[in-house]
Amino acid sequence: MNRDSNSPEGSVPKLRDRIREVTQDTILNASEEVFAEEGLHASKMETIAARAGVSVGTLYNYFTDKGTLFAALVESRHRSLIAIVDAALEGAKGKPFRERLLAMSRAFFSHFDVYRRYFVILIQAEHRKLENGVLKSAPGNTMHELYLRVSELIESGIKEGSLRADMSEHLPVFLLGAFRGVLIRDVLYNQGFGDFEMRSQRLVKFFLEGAEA
Amino acid sequence: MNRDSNSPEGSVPKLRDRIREVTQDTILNASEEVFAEEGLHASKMETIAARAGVSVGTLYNYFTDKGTLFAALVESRHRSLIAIVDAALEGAKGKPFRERLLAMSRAFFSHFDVYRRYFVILIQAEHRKLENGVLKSAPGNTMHELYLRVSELIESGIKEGSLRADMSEHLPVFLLGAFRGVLIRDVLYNQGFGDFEMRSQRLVKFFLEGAEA
Amino acid sequence: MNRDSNSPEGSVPKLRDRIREVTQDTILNASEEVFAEEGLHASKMETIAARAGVSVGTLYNYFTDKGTLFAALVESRHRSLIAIVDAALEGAKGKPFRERLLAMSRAFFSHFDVYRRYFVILIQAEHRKLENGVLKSAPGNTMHELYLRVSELIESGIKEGSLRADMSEHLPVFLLGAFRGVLIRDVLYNQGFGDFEMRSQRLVKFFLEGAEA
Amino acid sequence: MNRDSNSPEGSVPKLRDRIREVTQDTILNASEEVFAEEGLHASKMETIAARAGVSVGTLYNYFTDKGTLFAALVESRHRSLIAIVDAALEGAKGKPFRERLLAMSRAFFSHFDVYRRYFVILIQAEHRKLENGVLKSAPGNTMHELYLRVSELIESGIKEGSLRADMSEHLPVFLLGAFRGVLIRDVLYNQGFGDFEMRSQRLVKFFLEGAEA
DNA sequence: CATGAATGAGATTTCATTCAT
DNA sequence: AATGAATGAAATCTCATTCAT
Repeated sequence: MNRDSNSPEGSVPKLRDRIREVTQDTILNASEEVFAEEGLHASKMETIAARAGVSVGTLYNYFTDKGTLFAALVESRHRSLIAIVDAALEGAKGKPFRERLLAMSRAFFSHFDVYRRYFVILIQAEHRKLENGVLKSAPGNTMHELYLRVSELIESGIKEGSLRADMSEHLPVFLLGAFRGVLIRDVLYNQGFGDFEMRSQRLVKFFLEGAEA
Repeated sequence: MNRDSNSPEGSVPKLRDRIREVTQDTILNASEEVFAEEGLHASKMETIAARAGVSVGTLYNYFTDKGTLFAALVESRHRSLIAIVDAALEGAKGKPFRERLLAMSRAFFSHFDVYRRYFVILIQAEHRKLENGVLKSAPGNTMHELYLRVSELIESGIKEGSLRADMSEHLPVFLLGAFRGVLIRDVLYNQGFGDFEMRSQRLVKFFLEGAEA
Repeated sequence: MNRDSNSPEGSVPKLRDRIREVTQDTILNASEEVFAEEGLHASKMETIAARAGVSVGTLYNYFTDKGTLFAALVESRHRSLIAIVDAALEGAKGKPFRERLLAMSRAFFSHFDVYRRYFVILIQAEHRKLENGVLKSAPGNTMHELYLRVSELIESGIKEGSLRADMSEHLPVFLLGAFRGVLIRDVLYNQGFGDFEMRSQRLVKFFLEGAEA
Repeated sequence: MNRDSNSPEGSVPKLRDRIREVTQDTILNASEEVFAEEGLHASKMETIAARAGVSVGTLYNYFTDKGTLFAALVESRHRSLIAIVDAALEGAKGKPFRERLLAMSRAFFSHFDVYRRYFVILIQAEHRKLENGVLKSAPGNTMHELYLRVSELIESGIKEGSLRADMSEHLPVFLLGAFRGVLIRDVLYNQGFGDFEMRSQRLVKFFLEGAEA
């Protein structure tokens, strides 16, 4: 049962894998910071390496090139963000529309601390170039995926009679716009609006009842 | 002794000035297209020159460097966009809140064809770098100026009792978010929503009355 | 005798020629200033034009290119400077060596105000490139022509027994070096040494008698 | 436990450092050659890189820009040249004036092979621009530092009664001029005057006793 | 002729990527 | 694997020269 002599092939790789994973995460996090701060094109590989505490060479050991690193970052953030929203919607399935809307709002706002930087990357339009090129899961797609879910939610709200039917096309745009407005205010102007629960309540109330006195 | 026909010395400078102005405008328009398509950093001076139908050298005869060209473009668009909004608000002064809101919406949507590209530039976050640097009237400021006007409008709506007072802080964010949502949908996904009058009506109705059936 | 119809060819050209000459001189003077201040390569045609109060186009109406302008300037200053020295030597011909040396010193120092800028151009080594290229009368040649005259003067001084014969090779170098030293001190460090007569006396005394107490 | 053989971790950085130093020296030497041949402005980074046997990029890895490279070169040569002169003066301290003067002359002439190119750079006036800008130890300063040492030497010679007191202001200028004359003759016209010992002897003799028969 | 805007070849500078250690 | 210096293609910027007015 001597590990050193009997099972090096089994355990060493596991450690290595864990180290690889940690390093890769470190790099992704560093790149997220830098991409958010400078934009894709203005971000230098050297800056990202420095931020991650590794050398440029190491960056290239993990990602073939800058575009791939960016793609991997986007892919990773996209996946987990969509997963969170989908989980929230799944959890509220069957409940009344107001509840379902509230669940989505909470999903948005409660995880925003983690996705703040990704959101900054999202609202940069640069990536559109890459969409037609290298990237498979382009950043803009995150916004579109969210749009699809918001649309579906609203569609169901209309169907069950909770929402007016006369502006079905515009409502998702207005709702997503309101979400985005809060986030942008938060991100670009460092101006939050209390805790995420209050944000969620306010947004739902506004969306359903409007601003009129 | 008719000046118009007999004093070329007086008009020649005027002609040169006019040509200079035309060239400058041509360059600004070309740069707007390219910056909107590629982003600040990815845009090449050569591309802009080609788009404008001039040589790179000419670009530098008019603008010290790339940053200055970008700054000049932003400055110019910022000015005229804000002027349009202000004129609309001025024209609706004294009218009931709903009218004033409608006026602002129309100002936004009716000129959007002209400002489409500028808007794409605006929603790129790259410029934040420049805000802390060279630019006085940075792109982001346009959005902030609009925010200020929207805030003021809503503040007055609350004062005159047209709007609920319990979410004064959030309403400008929601409203501007809704505007932005429509524009982004239009710009990034080439998906318009009928004419600008309908957009204006819908947005005002939604904002005041909400989406509830 | 109507000038306008009978002798335009005879008189107008003269006036034109005078204007041409004035303009050319203005350009040469401006270029001398700029070349002295910035060096050949760092001097921009635009700067020279501005200094001369003309447009760049005019520069090219008078001189085919930058090299030619530089060559013309050097040629012109070279000619007149050598002429002055030669006149001084001619005027002192037959007089004793000390007188002849004094005459040359005076020639140097008394006209230095006019040739100050040319001297700055001379001590730049850049021109060596051009010597092997475009320029016929390269700047360095001025220094060499002066060297030849100083050599000849000293040779004659040795022949008539006024100077020691044991360092004939070095004496011209030392003497020209002393001249140059005074001029450089003057030009680069703005530090003159009294009037030109005193300079001449001191230099002659030093050269003949040395510095020993 | 012999460090030299058993601690590669300690020596690897040293190796890299040594390589860096060698490369930097190579670049400085190449730039010295090129700057001397072409002048600051006419020298191309590409030429310097080729001469050093590296790529342009490497130049920029070591020096921020062309101006900085030039400044570093001048700084380096300035330091070592002044150090040599100071060492010579220090070594002759306390000896009679003629000995001290001879020591300085030897310092000048014996190391001239190494500083030939730097001297050519020095006598170019281009650098004056940089003096008012970036450079701390501008090229001209080398000449000025030498002037200060020559002045001090002569001052002491006057004090101890070895030199005439009636032209104290001019003597440093004449002496430095004589040095410069020999060097320029050597550099620009490829015309040496025997070995450095003879040059030194001749110059001292001339300076003290003059040229009169 | 004078003008000065336009030109574009050529220089400087940047930075993603490679690779020897 | 990690490192970071070297590379050079590609971008920015400069400025001598041209030419339509």
